Amino acid sequence: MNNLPSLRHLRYLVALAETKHFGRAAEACFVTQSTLSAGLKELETQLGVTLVERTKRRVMVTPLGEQVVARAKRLLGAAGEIVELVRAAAEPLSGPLNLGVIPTVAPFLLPKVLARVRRAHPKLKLHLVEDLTARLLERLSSGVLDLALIALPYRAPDIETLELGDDPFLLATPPGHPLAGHEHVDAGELARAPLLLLEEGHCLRDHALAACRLAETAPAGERLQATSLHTLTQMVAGGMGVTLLPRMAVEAGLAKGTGIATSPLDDPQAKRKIGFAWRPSSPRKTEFRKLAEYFRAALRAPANTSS
Amino acid sequence: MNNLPSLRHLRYLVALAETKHFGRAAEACFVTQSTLSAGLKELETQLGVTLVERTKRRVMVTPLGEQVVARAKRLLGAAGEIVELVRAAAEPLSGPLNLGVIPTVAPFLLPKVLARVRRAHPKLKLHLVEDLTARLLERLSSGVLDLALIALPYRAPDIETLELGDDPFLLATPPGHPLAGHEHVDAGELARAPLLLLEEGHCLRDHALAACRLAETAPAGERLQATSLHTLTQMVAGGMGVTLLPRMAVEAGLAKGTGIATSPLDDPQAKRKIGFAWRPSSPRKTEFRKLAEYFRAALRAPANTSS
DNA sequence: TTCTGTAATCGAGAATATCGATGAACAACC
DNA sequence: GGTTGTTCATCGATATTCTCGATTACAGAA
Repeated sequence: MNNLPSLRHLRYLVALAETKHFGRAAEACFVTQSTLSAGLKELETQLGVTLVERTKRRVMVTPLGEQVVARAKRLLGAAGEIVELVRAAAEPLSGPLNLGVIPTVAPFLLPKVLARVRRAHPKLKLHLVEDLTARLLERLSSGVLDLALIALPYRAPDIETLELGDDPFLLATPPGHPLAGHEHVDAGELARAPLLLLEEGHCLRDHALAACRLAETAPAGERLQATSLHTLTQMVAGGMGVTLLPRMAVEAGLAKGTGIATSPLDDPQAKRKIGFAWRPSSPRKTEFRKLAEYFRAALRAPANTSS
Repeated sequence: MNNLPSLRHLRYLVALAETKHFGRAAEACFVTQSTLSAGLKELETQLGVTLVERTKRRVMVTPLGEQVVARAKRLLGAAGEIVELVRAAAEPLSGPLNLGVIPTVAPFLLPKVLARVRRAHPKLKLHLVEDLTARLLERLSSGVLDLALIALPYRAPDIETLELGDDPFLLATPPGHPLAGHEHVDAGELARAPLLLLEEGHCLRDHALAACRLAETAPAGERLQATSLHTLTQMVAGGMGVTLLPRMAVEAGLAKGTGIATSPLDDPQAKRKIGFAWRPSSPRKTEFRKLAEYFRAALRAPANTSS
C-alpha cells in the first residue's frame, strides 16, 4: 500500500540528474556520497527500474529516469509550496519574495511604494528583477519569480492577474511644437505628428499604439526607436518628434528640466492598466492581494509634478 | 534546508481530514492511532501551525489546514503518478486501467476491440465506465478515469485528445420510405424528412446535426427523442421518421432484422471522429498510444454487415 | 457516578538514514 | 606495466525516526 517514493529520495535523484555526479549531488543535498548512493539505489529498488546508468566514469539518466526527474521536480516544488503557504499564513508579508517589474514601471512607481512597504513590513525581503513582460512571465511560470508587476492587458495563458490601477498616457511634445501646451489633444491630430516609440518588445509600445488607435505602419528599422523612457524623452526634447509618456513617469519627474510639455489626451481610454501577475497555483495569493493595496494607493494619488 | 513535510505525514493529514477521526484515519493508513497521532503532531510542529483542532470529542480541520489538505492531495496524487509512470514503462499495458466510453460507441466498438486487446495484453485490467461525454471528462480530470473514448470534436479544456478514426453517418429509413435504398443521399433532401434524434446530452445528437448542417429548430419537448440508439432504431423501424446512425453501429448489426435501410450520405464530411481523451499530465500516454492502434484497426476495417 | 469513546503520551523495539572508511572499477599518466 | 587519482558501491557502526501496544486523560452519555 505505502509504496510511494520518499521526497528525500526524489531530491537525491533530481540533484544527481542536475550534477551527473554522486559526490556533488550529495553535497547539494547536504549528505555524504554514500548516503546519496544508498538512497538512490533504494529508490530504484523500490520502483523496480534503473533510473540512472552508472559506469564508473560517467553518470547518465535513462529516458525513463528523465521523465521521473521532471515529475519529481514538480513534486518537490509543490511540496515547497505547502511550506510557503503555511509560512505566509502564519506571518503574512514576511520572508523572501521575488518580484519582477517591467522597465517602464520600475523606476517610477517602485521608489514611492517600496519605501512604504518596507516600513510596514520590515520582515519582507523583496528581491527585484527588471525585465520585459514576456521574460518576466516565463520566469514566473518556472517558479523563479513569485510575482510580477506588469502593464495590462497582456495576453498570457496560465497566469492570474489583478488590476491595480490606471496609468493614462500624456502627449509629450518638444518646446515650440504646435500641439504643445494645449489643454487636451485629440487622438486624430496625433496621427499626423511623427510619433517616437520604444523599441520592439516593450509592452508600452503596444499599449501606446493601441491607446491612440494606431497600427504600426512603417516597417521596423525605418522608425526611430528608443531603448528606454529616458532616451525617448531626450529624443523628444531634441525635437525629433512627439511621444506618449505614461503619467506615472511624468509625475516621477521624467520630463523635468527638458522643456518638454505634457498634455492629457481627450480620449479617456488612452491609458494602460498596471497589474500584478502570478501563477494560478501560487500559495501566496493572499499576501499578494495585501501588497496590492500599496500599489493601488500609489496609482490613485495624483501628484503634481508636471513638466 | 531539508524541512519539507514527508509524504507519509501528509497522507495522515489527508486521511484525518476525510474521516475526522484519528482511529479510522489510522486504519485507512494501515497504522495504529498512536502512530497517526504522533505523525500529525510532528507535521504540525515542523510547519509551526495547527492544522487540526482537536477537542476530545470532535476533530476539525482549520481553514489553513484545509488549504494544506487540498495541496497535499494533489501532491500525493502526483507521487502516485510517478509510480504509475514507472510501472507503465516497465511493463506497458498492464495493471488496472479505468476507461470511460460513451454509450453510442461502447456496445458497437468495444466487443470487437476488447477481445483482441485482452488476448494481446492479458495483464491489462480494463475497468469500463459508460456515460455521457461531459461526465466522463469530469471524472477524467478528477482522476477517477485514466482514459476516455469519446467522439470528436468536443470542446473541452485541459484534456489532450488523439484521433482514432472516422465514423461516417448513414441515413436510416423505414421500409418503403422514398429515400430508402438510394445509393447516395444528398444532405438537402434530408432537411425535409422528419429527423429523429437522441435526447439532449448525447454528443451523437450534436454531431449528427452538424453533419447535415442542420440547426436545432423545434424547441425541446416537441421533438421525439430517443434514449439510446436501440430505441432510436425501433422508432425508425416503426415509421416515425428517419435518423442518422453511425456506421459502426450499423456494422455491429444494430439495424439487423428491423427492415431499416441504410444509405451513405453524399457529403464526405457527414461523420464523427472517434478519439481518446486523457489528462495532459497523465503518466501513461505512451500506453494509450499503443492501445490506440487496436481501436484504429477496428475503425479502419470496413465490415459488411448492413441492414 | 460510572461507562464509553476518543485523542495524547510513554517506553520499547524495529526500521531506516547517515556517516566514515574501505573496496573496486576505470582512465590517465609516467 | 605500474601508479595514481577519480568515482561509485559497499560495509559496519551509530543516530535518528517510526511504529506499536499499553496506558492515561478527558469529555459526554447513561
